[in-house]
Amino acid sequence: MGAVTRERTDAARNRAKILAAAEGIVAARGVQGLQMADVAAAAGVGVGTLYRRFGDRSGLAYALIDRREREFQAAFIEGPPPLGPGAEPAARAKAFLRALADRTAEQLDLLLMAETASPLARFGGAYDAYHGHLSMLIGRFRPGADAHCLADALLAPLAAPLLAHRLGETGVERVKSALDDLLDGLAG
Amino acid sequence: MGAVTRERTDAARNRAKILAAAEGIVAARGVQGLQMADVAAAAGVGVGTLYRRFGDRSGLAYALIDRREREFQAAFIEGPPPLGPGAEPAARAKAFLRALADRTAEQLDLLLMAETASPLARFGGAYDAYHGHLSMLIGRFRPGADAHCLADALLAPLAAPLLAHRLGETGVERVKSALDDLLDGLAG
DNA sequence: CATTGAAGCGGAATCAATTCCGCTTCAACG
DNA sequence: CGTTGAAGCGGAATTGATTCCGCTTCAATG
Repeated sequence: MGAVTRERTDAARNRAKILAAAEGIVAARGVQGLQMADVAAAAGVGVGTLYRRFGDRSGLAYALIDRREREFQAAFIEGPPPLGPGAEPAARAKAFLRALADRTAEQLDLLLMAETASPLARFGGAYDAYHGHLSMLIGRFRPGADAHCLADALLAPLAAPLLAHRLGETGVERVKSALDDLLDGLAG
Repeated sequence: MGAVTRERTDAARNRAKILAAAEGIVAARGVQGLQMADVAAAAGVGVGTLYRRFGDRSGLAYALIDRREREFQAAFIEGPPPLGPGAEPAARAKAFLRALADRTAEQLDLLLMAETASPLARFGGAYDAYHGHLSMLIGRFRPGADAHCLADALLAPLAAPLLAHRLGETGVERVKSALDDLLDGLAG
């Protein structure tokens, strides 16, 4: 273990250049305009470099998403109640799902693209953090239940494709209310 | 209205040839081997014809899926209880979600591919049928609730990507139980 | 049976993601 | 410093889906 071979300095510089270029392109042309060759050109590197750093298109998208991701994770792990510690588990779970719904809606385009490009990549990184947190809370207010699976089931309605579909015809608010109902059923 | 310009006979013949060829390829080489050019060659038509008939790769996948789809739809719409009419709404909903979980698991490969290729296509066709049915049942045993959104929320955990992830580490059974718990919370 | 225009067809061309691989640059070490 | 092997790089080549478009076949009609 230990000594996790640090990223070389030129590699780190390229990572930054690529992320900056990608962000600019998304801002200018939308997620659809995020083409690997263009990003590489804008960043002044070869496409091979993009793939070395980010794996694939969805990896790049997740990297872009991760920036705001971290703030959110900090908020529910160590922030003030009702999201952070201090509130009742059931109330925290409710607040968490509501906040996650908003956050997902905010970056819907990128998330949709990322999940489309590789739908299983979702289950790693951020998802695990969400899942771990939620199943911990469920375990508290509903001991004995299969918190692991229930957490998956409650997170599923917030997957990008479903939310995208729903936003087309109703608001996020109704999605949140529906999740409230489900949680009330479990807790009450 | 009416007169829905019937599909030309040669077109219908090609549709059948293509579906047969596609089925053969999936059987022989798996879903991954379902490449448009190969299917076209095996069916003895040009690729253009595939696209004219099915729109895109995911359209072809959905067409393949639809065959068993129809049996399932008949089962919950007019089959015997507990799936079909005659049982209590809450019991029917539970049976429905359990059956859908099994059905989805059966065709997981095709579904995963289809949803990946175009994640929003899911919301049309079969999904609407599921959604309509489930929200109707929810409306019965839980009047006043937002059946529409609750139905979405309960169907979400059965989306192919999540199920694929879960099957990797636990069985379908636990997914079904988790859904039972959520339904019990709503009904009880 | 001839006409005819919509529907359908084939397959080459296009477009973008992803892979490959020979060459270059770090940075740890002597 | 000079050596050296791993890490990184660029960009041409590959792969596979999707689009395009000039030509062909239906089938309704007179």
